[in-house]
Amino acid sequence: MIADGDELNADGARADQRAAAATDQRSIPEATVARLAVYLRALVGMGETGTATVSSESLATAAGVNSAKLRKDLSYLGSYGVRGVGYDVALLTEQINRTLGLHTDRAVALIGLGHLGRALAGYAGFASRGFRIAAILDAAPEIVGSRLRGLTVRHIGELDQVVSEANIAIAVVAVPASAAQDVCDRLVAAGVTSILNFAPTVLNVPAHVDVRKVDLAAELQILSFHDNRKSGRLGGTDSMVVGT
Amino acid sequence: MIADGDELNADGARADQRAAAATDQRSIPEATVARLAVYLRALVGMGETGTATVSSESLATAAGVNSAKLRKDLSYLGSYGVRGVGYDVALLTEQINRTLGLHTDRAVALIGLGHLGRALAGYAGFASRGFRIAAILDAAPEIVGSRLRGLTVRHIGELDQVVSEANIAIAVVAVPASAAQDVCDRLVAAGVTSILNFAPTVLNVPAHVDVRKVDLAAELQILSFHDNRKSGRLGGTDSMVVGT
DNA sequence: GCGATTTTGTGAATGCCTTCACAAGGGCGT
DNA sequence: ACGCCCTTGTGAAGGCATTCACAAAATCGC
Repeated sequence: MIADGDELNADGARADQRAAAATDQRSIPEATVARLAVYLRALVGMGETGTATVSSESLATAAGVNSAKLRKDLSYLGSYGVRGVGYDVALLTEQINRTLGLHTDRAVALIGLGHLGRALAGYAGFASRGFRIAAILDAAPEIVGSRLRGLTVRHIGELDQVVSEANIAIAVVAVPASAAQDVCDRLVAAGVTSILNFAPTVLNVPAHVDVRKVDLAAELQILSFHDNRKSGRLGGTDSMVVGT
Repeated sequence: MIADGDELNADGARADQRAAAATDQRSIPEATVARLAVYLRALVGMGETGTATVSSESLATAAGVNSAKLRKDLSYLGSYGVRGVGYDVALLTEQINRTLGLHTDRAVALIGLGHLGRALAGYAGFASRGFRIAAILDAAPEIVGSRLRGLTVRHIGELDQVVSEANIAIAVVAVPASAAQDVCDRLVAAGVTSILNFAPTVLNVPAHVDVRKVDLAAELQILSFHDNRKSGRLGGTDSMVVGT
């Protein structure tokens, strides 16, 4: 899906690689993309404290990775470092922003105003990073029509209309698991192509739609596994009766 | 850290592999562990609807992976399928539960009662999956002392005491980024070995402590990247001025 | 009983990501 | 102006994860 069936620049477009590199996102590995967001955060922090230049070594430390990985990651964006000196914080920040498509702010729809939905609506990290909550939807009649963060909560039945009128491409799903697939289907039908799913369900979507899942219980279970390993317990006695 | 320096069963203990496999977690790949949680959810759902047996094909579909991967993942737990038939839902559920260390319920501390913390406290997924919120802590005096879900909110200064008296090994950090490292240090000092971090910061911990990070902004940025790719935009004009 | 049929468990191959290690490049001091 | 020293960018190697494809195992029908 990433580098598939898209041979626009198969042989000719490699020419002016320097200039092209800035916006050439054709072959950035998935793992690298995920880390760019982390680098970006570290860079923004450094920019705020007035740091002008940073070496791969210290940026890597701030981001919690090793420096070779950092340099390789950044090399996919182009060549924005200066040997012997390091990276210009402002320039690199801008390049990552552009690579991630954050130069233009993005309208996001939030579906579901339960506890989690409310927390997400209030999360400052969204707004401060180029994402604008452009619509909030819920199914509960007693919530629909109330105002939150300058928006009127719309009923989920209006989803199609809301998505097209606000030109929304990204949706955050924070509804109960039982409703998630239905909401997802409607989103896809309305033209949404990226979904961040907080419901504990696997969403079924067509190939052109991206879904990322945040699964709180799963994260805890993974921790539990390692914790179990560390504490040296071997998982109870063998006499534990199973099934029957 | 996973399969290192622990040669207890180097040559002799391979004998009764059938029995040992059940609790042998020495070499389960990280990627597999992450998926076990997904399989578990699908299995629990099937158990509730009365399905007794499931093939790798249909379980894989439910979990959103391909069947070969599923089978390889499950093979790390031991051999719990029946050829020509499939997997016994109850038995496999129990095995995954045990592998993930969920057979014994685990005390979790929740640090930070902001919007997100409140949402997490109310999240049913924790309780229903063997995790018990055993303590809630916050720094704000007006919150400390209030009661929530049967617990009295304690002040963060009491962290050390709370952790040891409730025998807590896992903590969920939902405090502002500026406070996260400090809270983390205290948790580690108190003996917590697994941390689920919702604060948008890289936490620095000793090697024996596991940290998993849930970064909402980063997830959106990753989606943004792919969305950008899909919409065919090449990231604005080259004349965009950067820095200076 | 026995072969046909189904589905698991797994070696082997492939591909992706990380890590290593060093040559190339650029500033800075003298 | 020149050489030293620092740091980037990147081939190459190694490790981990996914996928393929098939032999082994177990039920079911006859």
